[in-house]
Amino acid sequence: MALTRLRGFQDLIGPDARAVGFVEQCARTVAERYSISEIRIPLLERLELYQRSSGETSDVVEKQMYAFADRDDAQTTLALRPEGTPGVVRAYIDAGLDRSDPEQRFYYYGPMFRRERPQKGRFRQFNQFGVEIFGRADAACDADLIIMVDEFRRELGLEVEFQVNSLGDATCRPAFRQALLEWGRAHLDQLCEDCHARLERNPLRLLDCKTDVKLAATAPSSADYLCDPCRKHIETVEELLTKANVPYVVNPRLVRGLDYYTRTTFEAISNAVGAQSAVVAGGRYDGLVEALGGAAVAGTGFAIGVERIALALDADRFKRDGAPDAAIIAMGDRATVTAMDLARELRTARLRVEMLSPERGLKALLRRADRLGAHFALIIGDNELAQSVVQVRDLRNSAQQSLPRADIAMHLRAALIR
RNA sequence: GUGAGUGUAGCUCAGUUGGCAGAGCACCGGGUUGUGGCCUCGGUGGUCGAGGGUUCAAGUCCCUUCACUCACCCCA
Repeated sequence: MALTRLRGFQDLIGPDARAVGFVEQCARTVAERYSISEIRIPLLERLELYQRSSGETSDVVEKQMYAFADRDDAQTTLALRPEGTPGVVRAYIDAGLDRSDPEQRFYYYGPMFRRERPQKGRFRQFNQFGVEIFGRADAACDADLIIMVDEFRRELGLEVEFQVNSLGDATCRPAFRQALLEWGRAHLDQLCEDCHARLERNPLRLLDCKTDVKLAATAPSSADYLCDPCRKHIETVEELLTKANVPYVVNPRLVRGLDYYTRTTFEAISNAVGAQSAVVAGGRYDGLVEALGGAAVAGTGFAIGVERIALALDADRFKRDGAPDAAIIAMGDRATVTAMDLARELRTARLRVEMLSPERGLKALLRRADRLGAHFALIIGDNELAQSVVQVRDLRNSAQQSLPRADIAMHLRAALIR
């Protein structure tokens, strides 16, 4: 049995790792600009947390979780986090912030785990960058988050389509849900197999049936059932997006798989990542903090699928990165001592330096320096030692000069600046 | 969980009616006793995904199985 990587888990190497890192860094930069601060929380929580927040019947909780018994006497059931929001809410309540200082702005970054069948843009371990805002019930806050996502995707040079919708709240959603249920029962014979299952479990999902789109289009629309405050809320969000020049489309069939969402819901869709096209998704969850035992505090947020974003980015951008400024080639033991000393000096001067193996020939090492994309090759052999010099070869134009050992750092710094 | 497609060198793939496992790229070395790329010559590298069957003979035909990919489902 070979020791291969687990299905749905990935090793990110070289350009792939850089692409994901770039997305993470970009998201952090934008979030900081919005005065959002980082929160770091565990990857492992009680299973119950997810059961109580995501809804017992959601697929995530029902069949996608990595859950197992802890080794304590009480046999606590633990779960690797399938998403970030419940953990952040739990931490927020744990710290007593819901009572002491309810208005908080958090971002998190890290791996999530879901045991799904892998496909393009879908993995069993994947990274999410998420933002959660507590204590803000206003529409401006929702709009601000979408505007932030737009800023983020613009910095990456990524084209997406924003879709927005409102799911209503505790006042008006029950009536909408009931209407869908009745519509579904009335069209029972026309519904596809999947929709039969959806009907009783999660009627909202009837709306995004892909088997019979035409039929789904005749289903009741949430817009027709919104109460006045909910209608006003989504109208304000849309108005603010328009004023901020964020293009969006209203998708009345946009629903969420997780039960805790209320009112505003949105997604950013990319056509560059296969069928799993939602690269960012979010919305409002005003009842969640209270449902998890905290005060009645509003919440809203989103999560970015980091790998999906990376997939949508131009892969060539990350090919030639991480190339050293200088590759040092030492021939012989004495030269190696001098070379390591030189390397340390250059690194202190903030240059990116790689020592090449002293056990191979000059030709091979130059070839390697070239392949690494090094700007300079620094060659030290017996001749150079005798004269206290270093051969400085510019690999881009093949210009080579012999320079005093003491002048190397200054020379390279000057050469690399232009 | 369901369906389809694909498994041959590290990577991308060729392999005819069943007849000695190949190419390009990558890697290593020579052409240059201490000078990269381009060129040229050579080399390393394979349980042909695995197991079974048919056959004188299987990468090729049959059965089973596993993995990967994409899609459904679901979702970031």
